[in-house]
Amino acid sequence: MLAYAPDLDRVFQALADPGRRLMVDRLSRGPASVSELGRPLAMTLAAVLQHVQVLEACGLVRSAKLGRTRTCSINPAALRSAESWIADRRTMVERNLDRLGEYLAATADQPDPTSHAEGQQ
Amino acid sequence: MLAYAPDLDRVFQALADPGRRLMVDRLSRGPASVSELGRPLAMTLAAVLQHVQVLEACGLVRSAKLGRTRTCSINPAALRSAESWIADRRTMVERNLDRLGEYLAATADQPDPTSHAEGQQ
DNA sequence: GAGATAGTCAAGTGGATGCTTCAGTGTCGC
DNA sequence: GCGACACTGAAGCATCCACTTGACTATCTC
Repeated sequence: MLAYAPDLDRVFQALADPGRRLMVDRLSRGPASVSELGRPLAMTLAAVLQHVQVLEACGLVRSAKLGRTRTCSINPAALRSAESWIADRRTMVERNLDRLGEYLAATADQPDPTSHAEGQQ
Repeated sequence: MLAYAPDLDRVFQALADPGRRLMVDRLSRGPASVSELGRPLAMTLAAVLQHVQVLEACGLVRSAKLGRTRTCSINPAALRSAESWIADRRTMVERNLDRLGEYLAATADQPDPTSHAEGQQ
């Protein structure tokens, strides 16, 4: 029954930060080093690293160290899982709205006043 | 240039909480009252209300009070904006991976050793 | 109208988050 | 070898978050 998904917590939490979204955005164009990711961010390298660790902990990003630079790249699978969680719900919502529309259209001519007060303000 | 989107912060932040995701999931099947949303959640009504307020503040949920009950319903537009932020990046990632694949395939027979050390651990 | 129901407001609390500084460590380039 | 570079770890700190309790307000229901 739709088991509790601990990873989604962390993925959405990770995406909630604008700096981390910027990193994801950058990485979606290709791999980058930690300092490269932090360049547009006006914060310490240490802070950047912490963000990278958050992204890595939730599976959004993978990284490997080569020499003295750590190269990060994105993991599309984690993006996909978050995306489809949302997509599934949105699809359901829209399907229900469509059915509601059909129902309203079908009962529009009938004199049954079972209308809920929808759409305030 | 992809302006800073303050709402996405709050939408992802809202979705980061498993209880709130459960509420969104419930609402994706149709409207519900505050106490109905909180029923499976083992927390105070006051706490449930706070979650609802978070969901409302980011635009994921709308609500209207009728009599003494507040009926909440979901707003698909907010879901859509979060979904497409992710989808855009994921699409970009996958396109780039495809291009990389093509590049590797095209240069596979050439004796140029420009291979990066990918895939650690 | 009295008691139950459904929600609301405000204040407080413990734990997580997002930084910082500082003191390293390992690598690169000359 | 030595200085610069890229990163790492630990500690500290301000703020935010997810609750709780307790007091209160409407609205039903009988």
